[in-house]
Amino acid sequence: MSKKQLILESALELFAKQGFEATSVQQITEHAGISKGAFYLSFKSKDELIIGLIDHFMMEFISDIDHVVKNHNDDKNLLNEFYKAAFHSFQKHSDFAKIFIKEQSQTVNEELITKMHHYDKLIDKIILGMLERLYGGEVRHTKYDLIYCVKGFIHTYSHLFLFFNVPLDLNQLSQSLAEKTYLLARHSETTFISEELYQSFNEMPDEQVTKEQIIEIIEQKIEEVEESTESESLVLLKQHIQKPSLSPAIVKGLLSNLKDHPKCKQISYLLRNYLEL
Amino acid sequence: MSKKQLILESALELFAKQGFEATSVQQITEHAGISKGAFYLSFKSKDELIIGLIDHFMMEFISDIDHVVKNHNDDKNLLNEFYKAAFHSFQKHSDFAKIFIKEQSQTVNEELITKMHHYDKLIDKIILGMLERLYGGEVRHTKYDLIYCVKGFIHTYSHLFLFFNVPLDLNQLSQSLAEKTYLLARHSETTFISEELYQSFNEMPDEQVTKEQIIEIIEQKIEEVEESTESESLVLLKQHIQKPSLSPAIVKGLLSNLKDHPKCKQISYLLRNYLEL
DNA sequence: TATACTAATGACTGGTCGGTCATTTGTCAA
DNA sequence: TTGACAAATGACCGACCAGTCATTAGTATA
Repeated sequence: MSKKQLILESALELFAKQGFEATSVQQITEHAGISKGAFYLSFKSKDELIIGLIDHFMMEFISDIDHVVKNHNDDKNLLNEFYKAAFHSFQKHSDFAKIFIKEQSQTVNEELITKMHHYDKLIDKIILGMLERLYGGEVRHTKYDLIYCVKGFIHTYSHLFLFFNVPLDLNQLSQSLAEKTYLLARHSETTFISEELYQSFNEMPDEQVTKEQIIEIIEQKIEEVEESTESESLVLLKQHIQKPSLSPAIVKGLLSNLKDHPKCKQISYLLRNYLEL
Repeated sequence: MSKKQLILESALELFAKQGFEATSVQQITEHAGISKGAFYLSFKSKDELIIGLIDHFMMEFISDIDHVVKNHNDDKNLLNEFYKAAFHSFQKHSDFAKIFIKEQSQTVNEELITKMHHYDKLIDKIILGMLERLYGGEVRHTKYDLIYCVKGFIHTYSHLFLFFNVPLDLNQLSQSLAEKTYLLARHSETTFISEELYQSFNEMPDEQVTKEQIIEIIEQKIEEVEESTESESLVLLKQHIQKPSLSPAIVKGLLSNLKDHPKCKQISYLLRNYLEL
């Protein structure tokens, strides 16, 4: 086994047990039976290691479930096979799955957050494709909620076999979740995550928006909006962004004028992030 | 604001942002504008701080949702109100909610794991009570699965408003989750988590509150509360706990004096469990 | 004002951290 | 056997960690 592989496996095990922050490079190298210096021949830093781990296993997980969805022709069993693939992948790489669950909202490292968000979007896309294929227009208004339900199911039930040492029948589990997903897809009628809302989660946090972009969008919205309150608020906020002059309380108030207007919700979100409110 | 409170609030904010491990005592004291030594006048250690935080907020969260379930009489809206209470509590204490989600499977500290497990069981018990009340024998075989679904819903949807800066209509969200829960309760037929399996997860030794702890909290509340009814009820209950003398009806009456007072909800919940009412 | 007390400080300790690098060890072909 | 080169080591670095404690500042009483 290559030295790099040896380090990866030791790190995997220790990160799963203790978490990333709480595991030192020293511990990893001792566990792998090599010197500390040797670690830095294979990896530039401890951060590069965790990013490598996550890249490797996330791509494996994602291609696992994507393969099932893309290649399974029997629609009647697709949901079942999907859950089976997901749980088997989690079980096969249970150490990684533990890290994934522990670190997914934990880490300080900016690159890792972006990465996680990126992979999360990929998973969403696969689930969405599956739901559209199975239920088509029937889930037109509920599909984004269904994505969240499916992910919620996987998350809670994963806990059972990852963190308790109980042997589970994953086939039975998948069967049971497939039924639940089917029920929700067929009968659920209320929408919470609209197309628009879903987009607003998944556009933004990736790259930082520039001042110029913000102002451009504001100007666009000023043209669109007819109500005077919203319009005036937008003008004032535009001036404030070009040359900060308003007190935080006023800015907050102006933003709250916008937050419920259908055409201004998005810019309100953007501004709140941009102004770090 | 007391020094202890100041430290708690600074720590809450920093833990939410960076996680427990990644936040140093130095940072907390700098943020609170006090010296490092002063920290150790209020807390024996950094561990004691996080345990205190978790105890405080988990009890508040649990008594919040318990209060809704116990006191809401309109069964038709109970699920909705339950989700509303849970999400409002998360939103009100969003810094804590972030810590809770980040650290719930993260921590190395043994005491914290036991504590989390204990609180998780309390939440299960409340959800279970609600499901049994609403659906009775109908969910006899699926109730434990339903608990996990409810927790899964809360977990995934919490992410939306905790980690993205998007304003959400929590009423609409609760409504939508209530519908989903209803659908699953009414139509789901496959069982995965059997009574037996559920028990095997929860075998771990339970954490019992001692008489001394209860009395200590009551004494603390007596100081805080101004209203005479609540205050007198607390004094009587304290005497009863030290030396049982009151009839069950009287005890029940005294407890119901407390159950709606914001500062006494928690002790009311504790006493109800302790006295097994 | 003098005294007695508590509250608060921050320099300090003993460690551990991630990361570096001069040195040693191992492995070749010549 | 030698010399050239790569692989591997672990002592070492500066930074930071949780936690301590001698000292000082602040306050209330006599």
